[in-house]
Amino acid sequence: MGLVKTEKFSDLQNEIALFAKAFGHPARVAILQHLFKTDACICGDLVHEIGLAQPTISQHLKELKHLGLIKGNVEGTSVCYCIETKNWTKMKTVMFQFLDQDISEEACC
Amino acid sequence: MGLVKTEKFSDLQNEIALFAKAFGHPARVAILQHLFKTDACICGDLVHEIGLAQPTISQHLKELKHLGLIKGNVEGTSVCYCIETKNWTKMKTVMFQFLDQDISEEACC
DNA sequence: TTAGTTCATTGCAATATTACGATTAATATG
DNA sequence: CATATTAATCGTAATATTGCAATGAACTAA
Repeated sequence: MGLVKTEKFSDLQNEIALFAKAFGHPARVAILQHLFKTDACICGDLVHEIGLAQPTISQHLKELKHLGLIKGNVEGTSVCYCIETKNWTKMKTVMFQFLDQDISEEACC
Repeated sequence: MGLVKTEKFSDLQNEIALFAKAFGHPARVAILQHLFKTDACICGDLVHEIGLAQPTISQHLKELKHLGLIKGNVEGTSVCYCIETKNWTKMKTVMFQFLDQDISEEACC
């Protein structure tokens, strides 16, 4: 075990969980906040800003990139990372629908 | 290692990550969706609905309860679970602010 | 070419998570 | 009381995640 039984759940449930897992680590939250805040989104800046080792940051960036939430552009020896706007918006739609469900009036307990 | 370096991040960043982690498993997504959808939120129903073993569901419920997102009420031999409305709303505020950041106009890459 | 810079990848150790069988605790019912 | 029902807890195995040192790959500059 230690293995999620994905097949028991709907595609939407798995998708929500995947997005949420991406935000489930403070380093990835910090990376995304930094990408939103600044235009200078060079990878090396993130390493200094966040204070984890370069391979660690690189790994977190890879996960966010794999989900399509960010993109990286090679510029000489450095790499510029940014939010992938279109996918971020799609993700927002999915997460908002999940988070913003109406709570049933009749309290059951 | 295998250990998040919480001290490197702000309280808000850690809070966002904790909430997100709660949604980072499809079983917990399914549990919450079910609690929203129905008033009959007996633990045993969730076990049947979701199709994981009872101790597994119980463990997921414990995590959601620990975060304050749900509450459980003992009713005889069974336990009735519901969304903890007030905390859910607070969580929504935090998550919405994170997800709904403005993307800087000037595309950097 | 050689050295320097920047970032990705590899490999590994430590810890966390997931899942469930077995058991326990609490309450109900005959 | 004895038994059944329901859900929590314990213990454990399997897998996943986190973090980093070491290394590699790609480019720049001298």
